Amino acid sequence: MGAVKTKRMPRAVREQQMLDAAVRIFGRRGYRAASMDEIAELAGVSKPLVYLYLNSKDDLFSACIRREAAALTAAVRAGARLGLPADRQLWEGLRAFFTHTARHPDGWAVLHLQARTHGEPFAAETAAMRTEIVTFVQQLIAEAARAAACAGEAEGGPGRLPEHEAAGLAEALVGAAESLAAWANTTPGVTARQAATTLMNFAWAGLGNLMEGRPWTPPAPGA
Amino acid sequence: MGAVKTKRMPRAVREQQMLDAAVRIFGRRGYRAASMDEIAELAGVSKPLVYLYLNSKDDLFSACIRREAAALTAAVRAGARLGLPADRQLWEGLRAFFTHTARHPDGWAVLHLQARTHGEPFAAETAAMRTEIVTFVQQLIAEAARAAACAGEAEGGPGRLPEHEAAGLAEALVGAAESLAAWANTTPGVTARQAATTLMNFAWAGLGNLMEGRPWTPPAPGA
Amino acid sequence: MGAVKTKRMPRAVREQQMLDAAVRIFGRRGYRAASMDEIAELAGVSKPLVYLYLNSKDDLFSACIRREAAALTAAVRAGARLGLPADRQLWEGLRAFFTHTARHPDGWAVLHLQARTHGEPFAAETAAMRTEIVTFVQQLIAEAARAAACAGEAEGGPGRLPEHEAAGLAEALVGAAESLAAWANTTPGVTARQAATTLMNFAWAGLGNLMEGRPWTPPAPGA
Amino acid sequence: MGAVKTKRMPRAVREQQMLDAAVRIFGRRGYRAASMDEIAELAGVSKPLVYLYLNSKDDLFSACIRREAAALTAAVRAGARLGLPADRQLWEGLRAFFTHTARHPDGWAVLHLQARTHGEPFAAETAAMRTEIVTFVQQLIAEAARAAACAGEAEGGPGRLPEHEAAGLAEALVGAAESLAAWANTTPGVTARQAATTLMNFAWAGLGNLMEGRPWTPPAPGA
DNA sequence: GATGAATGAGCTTTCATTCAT
DNA sequence: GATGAATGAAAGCTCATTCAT
Repeated sequence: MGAVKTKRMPRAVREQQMLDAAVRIFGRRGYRAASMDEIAELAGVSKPLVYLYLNSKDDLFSACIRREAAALTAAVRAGARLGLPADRQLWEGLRAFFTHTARHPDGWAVLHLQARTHGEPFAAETAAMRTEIVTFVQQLIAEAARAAACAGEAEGGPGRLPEHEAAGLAEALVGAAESLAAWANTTPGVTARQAATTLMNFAWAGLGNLMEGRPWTPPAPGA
Repeated sequence: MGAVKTKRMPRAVREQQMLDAAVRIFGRRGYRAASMDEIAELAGVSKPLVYLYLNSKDDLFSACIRREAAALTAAVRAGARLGLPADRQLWEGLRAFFTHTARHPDGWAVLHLQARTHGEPFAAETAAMRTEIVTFVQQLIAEAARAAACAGEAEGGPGRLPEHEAAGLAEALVGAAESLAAWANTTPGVTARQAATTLMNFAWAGLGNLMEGRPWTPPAPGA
Repeated sequence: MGAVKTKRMPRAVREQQMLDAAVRIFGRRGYRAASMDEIAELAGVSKPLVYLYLNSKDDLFSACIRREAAALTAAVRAGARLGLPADRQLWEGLRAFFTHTARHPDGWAVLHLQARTHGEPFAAETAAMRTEIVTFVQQLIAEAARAAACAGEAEGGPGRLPEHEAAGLAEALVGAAESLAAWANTTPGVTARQAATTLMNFAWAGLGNLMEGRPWTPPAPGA
Repeated sequence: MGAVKTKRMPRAVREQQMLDAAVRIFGRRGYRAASMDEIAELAGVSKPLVYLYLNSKDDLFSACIRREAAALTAAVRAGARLGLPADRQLWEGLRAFFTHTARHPDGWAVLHLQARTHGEPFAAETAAMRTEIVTFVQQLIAEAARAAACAGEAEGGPGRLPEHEAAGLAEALVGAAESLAAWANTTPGVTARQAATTLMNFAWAGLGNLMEGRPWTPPAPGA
């Protein structure tokens, strides 16, 4: 089941193999229930080598968190390219998010489930990443509000969206995304694109609008 | 810190004390890091008694999950009384949810964090409760859609909301609620009522409507 | 080889059994080479019980040192009864010392060899005991010097013995005793009494006097 | 802190660097607590090279013991030149001993503390060296006794010193010297010369004589 | 000659769990 | 009903030692 047992690899390669194995085990069992023995075996190396390269179980877990957090944020940022209009950025970011979490379920489990349930140094590391994303979303929301305000100025439109309010909305949107990621990954036949559409409908149009027959429509695939 | 050491209590009471202690320890440390020693000490009883009453660590954890899940669903159902209009039911249910999670943070941690990170029998138990709530929310959404459909029939309004769509929306709404619960519990000055308002705005009106200056307004407190 | 496996003993008894075993193993192997497995087996208990009662390897080693140091100092003090003349006190103290170390070779090894080679907290504990004994000997020497000074006053005898000088002499005497203890325990046919006589001759009369035919004579056995 | 990393040195030099490092680490940590990693690092070479040159940890430790024992006995023998009268030989030998141990504390620690606390093959190696020194001292004592016997023959002086007695006295003297070495190395302001004087007073004149005002006086420095 | 890569074996420590009273 | 006494099993970590280059 483990990696093919190839002898004598350069350190950098072995380290990645170890991290791959660790993410898988940590993601499925949790920090405490994961055993270094199992991780080493899955990585196809002996336990002392894991310690030689990664120092300790704590450090190994930390390294997993950092690697997966970096990969996820990179994926989202690559999706939500600057310069697009706010709703389009949000849409692309969500698609990237659902795609990435679907492809790396163990990494996502490490970040979303395991790191938060373990003690402080680790919870803080994921929290930092999450805060980064929430802030990003909050800015998108604020930007969209500003745009709407300009457009509606002539006809006495809305004022600015207070910052505190935007923070709560961003929290809600990110939480909904996290929840839909799990839903999409466990419900057969739900793609990343569909999950993103559902969430955009929910967030951009709102339930009320949906029911009145004005759902939000995703942009054409190749646009 | 532990319960006062009182001798000779009826079994039911002792069991509740043990569950109280267990929920607290499990909620804060996680399943694996929680030790039966610590739980027994906090409950003010000897370890063999814990085993006599609750069989094993697994059974004890299960009992915690069941008790806390029952308490949470009871609180939500009591809030969202049948007979109210759908949006009102949702509003009351959310308020009850935020209030309950704020008052029982350890129980909520057991359900939302710890049970899911531990292996299958336990994740399934919380998942069942969560599904129950998601289904309830889905029904509310569908009902509201039906109502909107009737009202709008004259003017060529929307058709029915497809079930699959409603499921995703419910998932998103519950996820947003879970996220806001953590946010409200860690952000000073955010009450259950405010969290519920934020979410209702997000869900019912949608970001788009918000930006056009038509936020959703909660009903008057005593209504 | 280990203690007879008797089940269910009161804690105090078990603790002594564990200390007995630990002194033996630590004395023969040294701190690092001694394994908790071996100690537990020799004590006739399981390893977790050793940890339950004695906490850690360090604490166990400490407990050994304290117990053996107390036993040795008690034995010496019981021998060198106050009120006797200084040379007599020294003689009795030495006899007690050689007797005790011969009867408890492992305990003596823990104090004299093992505790000193291990890190600071432990070396300090034995050092304290040794200092106590050196100081005691130093006082005896000083007292004897005072007595000699009084007796020799008429004929222009010696002045007082400077304290610094007395300290070095006491160090030398104690070192000689430690060395002779090992010698007596490994040389067949050398008793504690003979070791004490040799040292008294060395110390009290000096090599020069010995060679001039005036050896120091031990008091009659029953005196 | 380690040796400067110079490439391509002749084998003999590299070996001495390794032994230097090993003596330092073994002397301070003890055999078991010393790690081959630390020794190799301090010696400025890679671990496999240590094994190539010195075979195993046991062999390395043995080599340390042999080198340090040889150095110490050489120093003592160089001090106590043959041809001098016995008391003068003893005095010079002691001075050399105290000087050498003060200059090579780690080497002395290996011989006096660490080798004896580790298992049999090593204890025997130091014991051999020690026996050599004890025998040498014993011969000095016997020689002095013979001289005294000749001088005192006219006046009905002492008979010969029995061999068994001389062995005990030599043991005592060496033990006293070992003890004073530690004392001199830890007590500020005590030189090798002073330690030797104290011991000569103790051994040659005896406490009794000292107290009667006839201390032994060291020969003039340059004599 | 010299080293980066790798491991088998063993250590201390902890924990869920069970008797015997 | 309640507990002090006791343990099997496993986990994290380290170390002396060896290949393959």
